Amino acid sequence: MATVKTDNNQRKSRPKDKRDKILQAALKIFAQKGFYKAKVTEIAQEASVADGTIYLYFNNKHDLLISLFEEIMNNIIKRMTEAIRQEPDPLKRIGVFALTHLQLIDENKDLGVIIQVEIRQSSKFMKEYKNERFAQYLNLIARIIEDGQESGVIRREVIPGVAKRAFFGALDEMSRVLVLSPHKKYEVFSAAEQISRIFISGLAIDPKAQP
Amino acid sequence: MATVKTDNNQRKSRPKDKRDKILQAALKIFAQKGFYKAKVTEIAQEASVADGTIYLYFNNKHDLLISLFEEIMNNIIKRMTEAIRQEPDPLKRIGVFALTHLQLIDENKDLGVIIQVEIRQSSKFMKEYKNERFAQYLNLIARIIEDGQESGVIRREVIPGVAKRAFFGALDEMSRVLVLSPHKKYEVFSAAEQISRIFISGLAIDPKAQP
Amino acid sequence: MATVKTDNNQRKSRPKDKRDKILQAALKIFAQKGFYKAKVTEIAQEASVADGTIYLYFNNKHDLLISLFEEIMNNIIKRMTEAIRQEPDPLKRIGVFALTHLQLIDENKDLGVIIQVEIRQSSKFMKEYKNERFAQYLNLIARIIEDGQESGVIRREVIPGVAKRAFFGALDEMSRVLVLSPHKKYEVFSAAEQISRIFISGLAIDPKAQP
Amino acid sequence: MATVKTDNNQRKSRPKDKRDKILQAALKIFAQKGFYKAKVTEIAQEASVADGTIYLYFNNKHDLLISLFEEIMNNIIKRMTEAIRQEPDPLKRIGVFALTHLQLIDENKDLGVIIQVEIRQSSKFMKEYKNERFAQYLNLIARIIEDGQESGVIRREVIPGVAKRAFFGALDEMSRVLVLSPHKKYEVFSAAEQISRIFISGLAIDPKAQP
DNA sequence: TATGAATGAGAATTCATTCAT
DNA sequence: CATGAATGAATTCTCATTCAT
Repeated sequence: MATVKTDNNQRKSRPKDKRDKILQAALKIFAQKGFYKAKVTEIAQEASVADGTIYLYFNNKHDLLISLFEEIMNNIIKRMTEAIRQEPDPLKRIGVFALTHLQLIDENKDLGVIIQVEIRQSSKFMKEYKNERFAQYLNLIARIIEDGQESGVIRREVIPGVAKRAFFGALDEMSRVLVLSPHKKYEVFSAAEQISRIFISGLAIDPKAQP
Repeated sequence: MATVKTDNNQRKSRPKDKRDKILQAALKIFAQKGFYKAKVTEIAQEASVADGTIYLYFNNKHDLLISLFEEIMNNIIKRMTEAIRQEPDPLKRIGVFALTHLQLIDENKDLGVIIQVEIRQSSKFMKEYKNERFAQYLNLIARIIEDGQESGVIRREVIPGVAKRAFFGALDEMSRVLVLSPHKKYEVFSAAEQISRIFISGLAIDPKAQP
Repeated sequence: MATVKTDNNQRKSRPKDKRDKILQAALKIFAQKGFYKAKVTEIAQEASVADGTIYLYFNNKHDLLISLFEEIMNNIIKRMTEAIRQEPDPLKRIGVFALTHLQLIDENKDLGVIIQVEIRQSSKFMKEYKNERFAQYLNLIARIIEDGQESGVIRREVIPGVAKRAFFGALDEMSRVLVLSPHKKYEVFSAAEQISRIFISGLAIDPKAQP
Repeated sequence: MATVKTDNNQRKSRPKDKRDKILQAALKIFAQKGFYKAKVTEIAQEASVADGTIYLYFNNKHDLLISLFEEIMNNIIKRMTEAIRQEPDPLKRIGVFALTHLQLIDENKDLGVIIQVEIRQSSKFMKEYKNERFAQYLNLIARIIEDGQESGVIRREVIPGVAKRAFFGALDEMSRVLVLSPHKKYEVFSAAEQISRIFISGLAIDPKAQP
């Protein structure tokens, strides 16, 4: 007879589930209150877990935040990599990146807030934490630009290391509006298009290039 | 009638001075540690003032941060307004804005950190605080773009409200590198030029426009 | 009839063994860290047993300590009784007691630490626990003195109840040095002899009595 | 007109008073419960002080205990030194030491408990804390013995470093009874005399020496 | 105005113990 | 008998703010 544990799953969560539940709760609470105002008890409650349980999966509150980062960035990187792969043209990839980024944020505003607020904090209060994932994410942009330069559609003088930041910064600042304003003034598509157009025109050799 | 307070100066600092001393100290400490890790006592020490004295000039720690924002943004706006006034051409103004912004940050890194980190936090922990000054600053950019559109050098489809954020975001993200990395990889001028060029080309009707 | 459990030994330890393993582990950890800093988990690990298993053999952490006491004191009393029996002369028995006590501690320092530190604590945190075994041990000394008084070699004015404590205290304090100092300044034999001589001379009617 | 602050003293305690009040409270509570079971809040209450106030005077709970040690040992050493000075004869000094020690403990049982219990713990949980004061106290005994050896009344073979411990141990163990038993079986004087006699006879060249 | 000692609410973390498997 | 994940009460310490001087 086969094990019927399948329905048990709903009653008692397996370890992996619990860690995830905590991370989900942390995402929500951190986004809502920010790292310092978020209380561990609150996160525990949100995750329907005892306070102490959190410490079975994470060393401390900081570690919880960092783990959350990693998880989030891994997801984003995976989804973005996937999205980009679909589009071979470097210039069009810029448009894809912009739209995907803003859509990701728009789908999960908590995520946007975390990136917005905590990524900055992190560099302060966790000097030791090298945000590798974030660097990876930025490098997806750098790669697109380099590809464009190699294939002769993006200006050679452009420094990918600067441009990647400018582009990310533009999107990130834009996403702040998306996240914070309850009535989003600028639609995601519109914003993505505007930013894409600026950067494509700004980076391309042929200024008439379109997203 | 001249102020008669002159001789008092040597004995005891005038109220205005003390408020400034506290704000200076707060700038330094907040930048160094971030709002939550900065201790009021520490700021008091840095300002050579008793803990209680801070509460004679500010309602509480939050108020101190907000007052600091106001002060900082007022300064920046004044300097930026001044810088822009010198240059009538909208497209060239974009270049001026970029360079001035990055130079301001580079001159006073504490200021850069505050803008970077705390401006994001602020939206979290002070829902009530409408960051008017920051909006004003962004609108300096919007105004440049609008002017450019009116004088026919910037594309009409550009939405100033989006573009201003994209441009600020690009500069802000760039300034993070400037502020955090001890050995700045990209020089202020170079960065300013790169970003200017992208945005000028990206926004202008004549794609050959130069900063 | 021989025990038939022999083959089981390789697979699973017999109950008795497990209890002993836990007590051994407790001895080591309690000695190393003291009662409060010793963690149940740690003891479980040292005993290669699950945390919960400890509660199958002992009611709680306190009970574990008390059981450990009993075990230790039983052992010591047995060994000391044996050692004393070999020597009929009351005065010489004092020397035997001293040497045996210090040797026991020296052989197993953990045991010394437990007696040193926890026996004192115990009177604090376990008011209800009457340390019967310890009283028994002290009474071994009292008995020696009484015997000496009866056989006319020890002064009649000596109050055995006081003398037993003085003697034990002297040995115990000495053993603290033995236990704590990595390079024992005073050798066990030398210390035993010194203390014996003081007490024999101090208690005996004939002051020239030798250990 | 002279300041009338004298009566104010009773209303508001000066810094020094507050530190003392906390130490007094700590002495009582530590003695009652032992270091680990004593709660900081409890000590604060006993001292009629806010929890936080304790941390204005001491770094942490450990530091409070150590400071308490220092204070206690300083006092004891002072009183003992004074008592010994009155009596020039080394052998008689042994009697003085014994009586003074037991009287000190008897006067302030809390003090006795602290010495009993925490001095042992201390060697465990504060490896870094070198109990200098305690060493000093022991050396008062060593000095007496050395003096006795020099003046030819104490046996040369006696090792002061061992004898001082034996003597202290005897007194200390005796004081445990004094402290713990509500109905002290052995009077302080009787106990002091018994122990003195043993050690004087045990150490002296002339065995007939009397306390 | 200025001081800084005192306050005490608040929060992260620990760990003995339980109990479903 | 054995396990070890989960629990949550309990505790130390911090620090913004106050207020008597």
